[in-house]
Amino acid sequence: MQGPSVQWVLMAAVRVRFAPSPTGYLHVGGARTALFNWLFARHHGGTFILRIEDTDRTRSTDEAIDQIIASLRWLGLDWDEFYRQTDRFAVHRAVAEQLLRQGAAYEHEGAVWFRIPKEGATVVPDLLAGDVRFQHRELKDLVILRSDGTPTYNFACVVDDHDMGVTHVIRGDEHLNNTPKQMLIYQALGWPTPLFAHIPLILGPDKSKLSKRHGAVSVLEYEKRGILPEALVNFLARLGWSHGDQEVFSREELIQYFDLPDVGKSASVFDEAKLLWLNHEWMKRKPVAELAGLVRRCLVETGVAPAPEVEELGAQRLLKAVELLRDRSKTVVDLAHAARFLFPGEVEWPPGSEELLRAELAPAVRALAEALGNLDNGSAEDMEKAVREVLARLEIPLKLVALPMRVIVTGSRVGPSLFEVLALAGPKRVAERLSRAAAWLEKGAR
RNA sequence: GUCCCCGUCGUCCAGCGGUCUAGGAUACCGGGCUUUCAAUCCGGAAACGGGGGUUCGAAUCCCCCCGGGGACACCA
Repeated sequence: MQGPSVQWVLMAAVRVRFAPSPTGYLHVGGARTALFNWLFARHHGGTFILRIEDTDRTRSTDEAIDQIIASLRWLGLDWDEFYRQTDRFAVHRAVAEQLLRQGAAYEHEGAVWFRIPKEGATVVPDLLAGDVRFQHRELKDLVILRSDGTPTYNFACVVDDHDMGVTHVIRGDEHLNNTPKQMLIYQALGWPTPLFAHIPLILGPDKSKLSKRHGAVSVLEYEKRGILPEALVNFLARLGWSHGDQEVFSREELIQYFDLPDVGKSASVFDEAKLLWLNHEWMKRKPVAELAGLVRRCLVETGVAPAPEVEELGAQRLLKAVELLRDRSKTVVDLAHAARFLFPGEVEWPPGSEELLRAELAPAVRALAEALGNLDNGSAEDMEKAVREVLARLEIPLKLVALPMRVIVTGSRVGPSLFEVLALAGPKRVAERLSRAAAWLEKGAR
């Protein structure tokens, strides 16, 4: 008599929940648990519940709740119902009373303990791990109500999952050991047990459970680093779940394909390199205008350029820059930094540029500065024409000056087509930087 | 230590008894294209933890070992 029959469950509407404890930011492990629950609910047309497990009042904070909510919103995981466990203490106490009256629980040192049978075993019919047997003698009686009257996790969880009609408990593997205790409580109360699916953990590069010491693990941290939510969702989904050989999934595809049988059983290592690759993929797929919006904000936030300068740049030019730069940027932050040369002020030459910027380049650079400065609004084509004319006159091959020019104008040896870059920076800025460099070269460089 | 889970390229996955000379992705290496870097295209190196079974046949099923991880709170 363990829970509802399979038939009944298949017919019932799916109800799942994500139940974080607000003791810190939402990390990627929790985010994936939330994502799997959310996808499962959306795939089956069910309900996704967000329940804040704040029974430990000493460790729970409102800031953490805000952070978790902000993280889920950013990821695009919307919930249909919301609860806070602390709002339900009265219910928890009433159920504890009932257990007490039944003799299934007893008081000791002010706390209420649930009694675990001495004999026998409980089998957890896990959807992923299969039947897992726990001998009762391995389990210890557990506190369900602390001496201050607040409920503990294993108890509140059972009461709430039952009251909220949760059909599938999808949670991290670290909870598998708690499950027999929870099942025993369900049984003592005469309640049907939900279905359980314990998903494997996410590990750090050292193969231990992912934690702060592995570096960036907070969801919001990834946002700050210029990761797209589409990419993080895609990446997290592929950690432990797959659909054939497909790697890139839109949110819609994920909802369409996701289901529990395709979830693996082994823990997986969080691989930043692959996240970055996926991020790049999503940067390429995102509508330019949307990406440009993110870049605009990032430009200011990362201090690449103050807001007025970004405004002055204009939407068209920003769009064009994003279009050209996104192919060579892994993150939005990367892109913003690569766009530095679009703004006023000097650009810093990369180390080792002295070898590139040799004094004999001075006449050419001077000539180019003058020619390009005379253009009033150069397109890439105009720029190219002007540059080639000057070089033809001086009989200097483009190859000789292309890299130096690029460095002088952008402060980088790499980037989009030289002429596109010149057009993007604009004749005025190009001329300024070239003549400054020419002066420096004329003084004999160094 | 006890209990539980897991074990295919460095990493993420495919594989669900024969079609596997083990496939894809990423990362890495080499090449093409290009004024550079990307993008893109071509190519390369790279794995079934070990040992027993079962079977005509095992990466796929069973057992043992080894290895990794998780849980052992009046935390969740």
